[in-house]
Amino acid sequence: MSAATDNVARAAARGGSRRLILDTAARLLRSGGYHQTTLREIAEAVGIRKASLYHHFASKEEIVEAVVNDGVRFVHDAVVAALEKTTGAPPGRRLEAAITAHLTALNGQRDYTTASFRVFTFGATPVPESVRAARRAYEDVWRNLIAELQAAGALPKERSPDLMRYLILGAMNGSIDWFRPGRFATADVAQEFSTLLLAR
Amino acid sequence: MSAATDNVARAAARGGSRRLILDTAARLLRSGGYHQTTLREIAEAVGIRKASLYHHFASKEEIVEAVVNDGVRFVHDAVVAALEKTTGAPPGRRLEAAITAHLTALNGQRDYTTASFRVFTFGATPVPESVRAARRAYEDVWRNLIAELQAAGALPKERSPDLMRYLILGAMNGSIDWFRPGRFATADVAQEFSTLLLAR
DNA sequence: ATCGACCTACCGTCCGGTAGGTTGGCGCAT
DNA sequence: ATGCGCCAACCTACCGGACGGTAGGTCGAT
Repeated sequence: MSAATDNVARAAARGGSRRLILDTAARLLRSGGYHQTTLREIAEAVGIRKASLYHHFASKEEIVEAVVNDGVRFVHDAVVAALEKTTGAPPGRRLEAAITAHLTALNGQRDYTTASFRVFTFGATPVPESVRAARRAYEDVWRNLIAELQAAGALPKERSPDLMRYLILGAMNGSIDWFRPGRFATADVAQEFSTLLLAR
Repeated sequence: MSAATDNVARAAARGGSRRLILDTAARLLRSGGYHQTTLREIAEAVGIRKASLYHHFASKEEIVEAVVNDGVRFVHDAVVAALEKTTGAPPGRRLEAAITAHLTALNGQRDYTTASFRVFTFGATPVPESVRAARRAYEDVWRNLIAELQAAGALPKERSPDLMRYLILGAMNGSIDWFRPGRFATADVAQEFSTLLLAR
């Protein structure tokens, strides 16, 4: 029995072939982007025929959209959880917790999150509304956090909150291009970043 | 200097259709990425037939490689020029000048630079050596600048220079996703960023 | 007469998607 | 307990079209 067949068997037993397809698609989309990643590739890696994908999804775009949204959601949920857990803690501690959560999720679900960034604009077609909504919701988390930190004096009040948000998110998301698990510890990176940003 | 490079130099000196093809390819690559952008599209936008592209370039990859490398070179040259012009100036002023030059070039040559980032990894094929070399050379500019600023005390000496470089470049390059000429002035963004980063 | 610049016509390959069949297990009436 | 209908899950075989690239011809300027 091949490894692929085994994958199918175990996934079917758990009733999770949908997740298996998405995991596989995320891995391929991460390295190949939208147009490079073909349904034949995904199907072969999963261990089924291409036509069988259409039993679970209506189109290629539906698969990609699910992967991209999961990528955003993983990060969103992690950061929200970290902020809830540090309610009432010093502002600097909360920023560091948020950065740590973002970087950890970004790195821990690398297939999904990298695919999400790489595929954000897929094709000439406009970005689906569900994708735009997921990203907007996550941006709001940071909008609120930065407002809170500025009010508390942990971030300089006279600086533009929008530009600070862009700077922080840009710096963190850039890590998908240079982060290697063996080279840095996520916690160290998060601490360096928050130290560099906090009012000194 | 290789014969191929010499051909390139002479063709560029004569100007004309080669630059027109690259400008067009850059514009299409910016919005479409590597696999979405087809030779038929490029040829049609230029106003010639697809086969005629092969009179100027040997393959699609050669066109894309030229665009990507130009994108990096535009930014590289602008930042080096800005640093030469501010030799001897206060460290903070030099950081601001470098950030301004980077953002201005990034935004001024949007087709090339955005294409350069979006297409960095094009296809499953390994990134061409010329592209990796161009990026490495530009990273060195920032490596040197950050070392200089840390030595002068303008940036905190105890922070990792690598992580600071990643943070700054990530924050700046993220601007291709949010910068709109009417919404911000490049100089304002540069000043906000450098103020946020400089030791206070 | 040469040659750069461009053309028309064509190649094999792969794409996303569709049509329609096979199989195997589960609920259910007998 | 057993035969049967059903349906999820998967299959083979095929479609039209677009892809990057090639062969070989035309044409005007030097």
